[in-house]
Amino acid sequence: MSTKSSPHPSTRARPLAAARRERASDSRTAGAPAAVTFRPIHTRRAFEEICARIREQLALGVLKPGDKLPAERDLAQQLGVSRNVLREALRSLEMAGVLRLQKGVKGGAFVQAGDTSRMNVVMRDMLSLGTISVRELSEARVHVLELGVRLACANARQSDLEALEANVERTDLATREGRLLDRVECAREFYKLLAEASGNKVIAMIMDSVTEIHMRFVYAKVASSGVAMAGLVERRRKFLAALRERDVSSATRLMRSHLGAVQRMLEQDPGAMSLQVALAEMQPGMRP
Amino acid sequence: MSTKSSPHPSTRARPLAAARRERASDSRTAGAPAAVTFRPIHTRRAFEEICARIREQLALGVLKPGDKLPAERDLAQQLGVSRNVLREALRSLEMAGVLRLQKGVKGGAFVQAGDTSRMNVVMRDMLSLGTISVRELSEARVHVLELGVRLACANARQSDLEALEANVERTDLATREGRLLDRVECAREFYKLLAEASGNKVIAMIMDSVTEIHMRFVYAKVASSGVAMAGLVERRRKFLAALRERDVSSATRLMRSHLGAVQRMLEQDPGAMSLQVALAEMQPGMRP
DNA sequence: ATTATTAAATGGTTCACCCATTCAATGGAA
DNA sequence: TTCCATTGAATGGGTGAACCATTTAATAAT
Repeated sequence: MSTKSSPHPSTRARPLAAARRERASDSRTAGAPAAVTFRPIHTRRAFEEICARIREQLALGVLKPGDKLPAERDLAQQLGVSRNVLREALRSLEMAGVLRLQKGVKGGAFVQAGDTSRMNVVMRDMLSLGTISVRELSEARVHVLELGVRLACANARQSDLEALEANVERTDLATREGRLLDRVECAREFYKLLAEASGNKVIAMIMDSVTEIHMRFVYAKVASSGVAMAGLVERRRKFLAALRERDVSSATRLMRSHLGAVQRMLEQDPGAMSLQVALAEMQPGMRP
Repeated sequence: MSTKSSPHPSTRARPLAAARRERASDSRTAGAPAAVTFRPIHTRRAFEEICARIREQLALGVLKPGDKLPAERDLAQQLGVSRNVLREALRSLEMAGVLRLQKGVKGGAFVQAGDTSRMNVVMRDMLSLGTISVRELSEARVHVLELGVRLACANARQSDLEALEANVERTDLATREGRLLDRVECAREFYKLLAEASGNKVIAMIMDSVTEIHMRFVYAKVASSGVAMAGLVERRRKFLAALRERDVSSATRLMRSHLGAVQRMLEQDPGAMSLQVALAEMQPGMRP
């Protein structure tokens, strides 16, 4: 929908053929062949060029969230490429959270307001590929959350605190009614709200990305063992009290000890949760 | 060329047609039509299913870095989709840093060891889209680097310290020879090395992602103004001395004051650098 | 006025084909 | 034999035309 979608914010036309053939045909045939250095010259593929151009328009502000790109058939012609190649580029940008593709009349490729969850995907891929380890992620999480708590102490607004308190009430209710998995869902939400309370979207994004996978483990653990953290709500209340009083040292201390307790819960009865399975099940929409 | 590429790690076959049509044809025609709830049911597109399946194999460890996927034509047939659609999926995974596509005989789609720079791309897109602001990024950078310094004080190995010291020597040389842009390059490298010294790849990735764009600004500023930070090398040496002595409070204090100085340099002679231009120029390989 | 039908635009997908690159196998020349 | 040029097959890169499925606005029927 957005702003009645201005026809096309003109993603420039110049055919790609020329731009792509920047080959090393640097035919300065004559001169000294001695100490010439060669750039790595990786022939840019069409879809790369297209992604680059669209990203350029985004960076320059020519394309903004809500804008609609020309229809695939038109844009392909403007760029001088086939529709298939254009679609590869659009797909990549869609996966990057930059575009949203929508079918039907009035459909098209729309520029998205940033999807802050893309970083989570990066983190998950890094884990799957073994580039980072669960240990590193857990450790990073402790540090990042401690930073987040410090910022939240400094920056949390009244509305943030109220949202957190409402969350703790929901947690309390879920606990008393024995809805353990709902309680895990509340925990996920708690960290999300805490991230927002930091007052910095970059930090919040980072907090989310190191928390996402962790919560999946917690979920699996709780689902399989039926065990729930004892005294969670009380600790949350104490933490929120510290946060409300802007008491950094108490808040960080409480958070640290809570994270330690959770970690111990996850590690007891070892092997209960397989990294592989947890990651594999974590495909698209997360929710059970 | 990796492990002589085992034929195919078998990216399962079951045709996608069925899996994709998980439509709401939940034809329990008889029963009560009253309080039925409907799942959001967003018809999964073929390429999404393919990405999901490949990522699943990665998560399960069936596919590992270095492995080769079947050739496009084969895999497309196995999955029961057209080659074009398969390519959209492969492209997306390539852009996500999960695969590398290579031409020629013995070419193919190879699983990559994680590309830790993907997070930088996310950060850049978020900036381009206005989801995060330069202010937030700068602020986050200060906090993240402080955390990094603390970890580096605790974890830096001898080799890390030596690499950092060698970097400072290069910086010194570049400074004395007036190669200002090389000096900026050294600075970029310095933060990279510091990130590694943290001893945690997750933290390192985060440090890199918040530093990358910042360095682009510094580069542009230095290139346009010809101004260089005074006393940089001396400060670096003092910082490294503190790091070597594991003196957290000195190291963080020195880093914080340095970041402040850089920030002031960037902000003087205002308007010298446009966010838009800096981002737009930052497309693929960064280097000038 | 309301509701059903239709038609157009759009993304989703397929098919068949060709090009450019890579590299092992081949074979001729030294 | 050894070396180097040629060749050919396999692979990703790219094209164009066609068709399907969904969405929406305009239109027609009630």
